[in-house]
Parts: sequence; C-alpha cells; structure tokens
Amino acid sequence: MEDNLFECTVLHEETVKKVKETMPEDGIIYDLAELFKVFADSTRMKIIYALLKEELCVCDIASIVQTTQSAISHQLRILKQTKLVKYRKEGKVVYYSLDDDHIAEIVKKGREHIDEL
Amino acid sequence: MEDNLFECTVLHEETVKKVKETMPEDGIIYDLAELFKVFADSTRMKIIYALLKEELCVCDIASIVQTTQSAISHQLRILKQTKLVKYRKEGKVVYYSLDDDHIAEIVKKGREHIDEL
DNA sequence: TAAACATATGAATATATATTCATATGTTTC
DNA sequence: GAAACATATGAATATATATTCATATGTTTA
Repeated sequence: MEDNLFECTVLHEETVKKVKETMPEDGIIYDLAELFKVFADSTRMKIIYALLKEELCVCDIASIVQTTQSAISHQLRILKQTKLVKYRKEGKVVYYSLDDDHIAEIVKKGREHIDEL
Repeated sequence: MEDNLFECTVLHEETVKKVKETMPEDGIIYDLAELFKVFADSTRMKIIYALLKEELCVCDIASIVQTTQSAISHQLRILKQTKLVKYRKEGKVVYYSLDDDHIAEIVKKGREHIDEL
C-alpha cells in the first residue's frame, strides 16, 4: 500500500521524505537539463569559447570552428532560442555575441572540474 | 589559396586569427562538452539534486526520482564513470554521494541563469 | 546451500539531435 | 532589376543515448 513502486526493504523513508521535499519542481529540473544540453556539444562549446573573446559574424565563427556555414547557422539558432547569444545585423552581415554573464561562469566552473581530473 | 574553405569576403582576418590563438585545444573542448552532457538529462539532474542533500542508496534514489531501479543504476554508472559520484558498499546496499565540489557550483550557476529568464 | 534481496548490466527499442545538401531569404552593388 | 553575397532553413541521414526487459552478480539470512 506504499506509494513507491520500488519493492525495496532497505529504503530510508525519513531521508527520502526529507529529500523529496527539497527537490525543485520538475519544470525547473527540465529547464536546467535543457540549458546544460546547449553546452553539451563540441561545436556549440567552440562557438561559445570564440564569442567569449568578442563579437563575431557567422563566417568568422565558421572559420574559427572549421565547420560549414550551415552547421554554424543551425547551432546559432539553438543558442539564440535558449537566449545564450544575441545578434545585431549590419547589412547582410550578422554579428553574434554572448547574452548572459552566467555563461562565462558556467564554462569556467566546468573547466575547473576538467582541469582537476 | 587561403586555408579557409569558407568563401566569404567579409571575414575579419585579424580578429579570427586572434580568437583562434586563444581557443582551447579540441581535447579540452570535447571533455567540457562531455561533462555538460552529464548534466543534460532530467533523470541525472534529479539524481544530482537528491545527492546534493545527502548520501543515498540506489533504492532511495529510485524512490525520489520515481523511476525504475534499472534506469537509476544505468545513470549512476554514467555518473560514476565521469567521476561525479562516488560510492561505498555496506553489505548488499550501495550508497552514492557527490564526488566533487564543482558540481554544486555548476548547478547553482545554471539555476541562476534559469531563474533570470 | 537455498532463498530473498539490492544492485548491475546486456540487448533491444525508441527518441533526440548534429550534420549535410539543396535551396530560400534578404541585402548590396552594378 | 539582376547578380553576388551572407545567412537561414527544411528535409534527410546518421549517430547517440535513455529506458525497458530480462537476467546476472553478489550479499545476507534462514
């Protein structure tokens, strides 16, 4: 009659109850996972690193990342949708830059972890 | 004769050269993307949040995350391989806990970004 | 040592997503 | 307004990966 589907006799009920209460809503968890998904691809990570330095147009990025304009453009769309980059147009050229101070910090923390392994 | 495959006349050569010099090696970028990949799944994010509170056994985690023991175990393997969690055995029960201080910081920075949108 | 139990794992399936290719859109210049 | 150019995008393909199911492994207890 317990509401856990997990037939398990060593379950620490008090602990589980306490931890459950502190868990963020599923929506928050989902959004967090979605955010980190953006950082979870080499191409996008390269784009982010490049933009950490300065504003760049699409063909600059393609040259730096050594990938096709199309692939870059698709990835920039994702970065745009998740509000990690902003852009401005100058004629037919589009300049992208980072749109959030947290990005640098997240990358830095990740880098610290990597460097300590 | 340029070494860029990107037929693009507005390329900012000086800028591109400068940024290229500051880019981390591909290996670092790859490792970073792999790290963030671990955070990029709702189930793993829930496990991480649960373990932020305290050490838990597999069936506790399954109960908190409301998923099967098998799914949790598969995800814990990934968290183990990437050195984000450690474990200790007590008889047939296995207790998992976070293995790195950066994890909390990375999640916190991500959360700050989410909360500001 | 056999049964009960906690956890781990291999294989299969389903789903997500990165890249490529072709082409569309929008801007500038002649 | 036509050609050249920078960027965007839809469709298709290929690859990665999360979950499920069945079962294996290892530990405790009767």
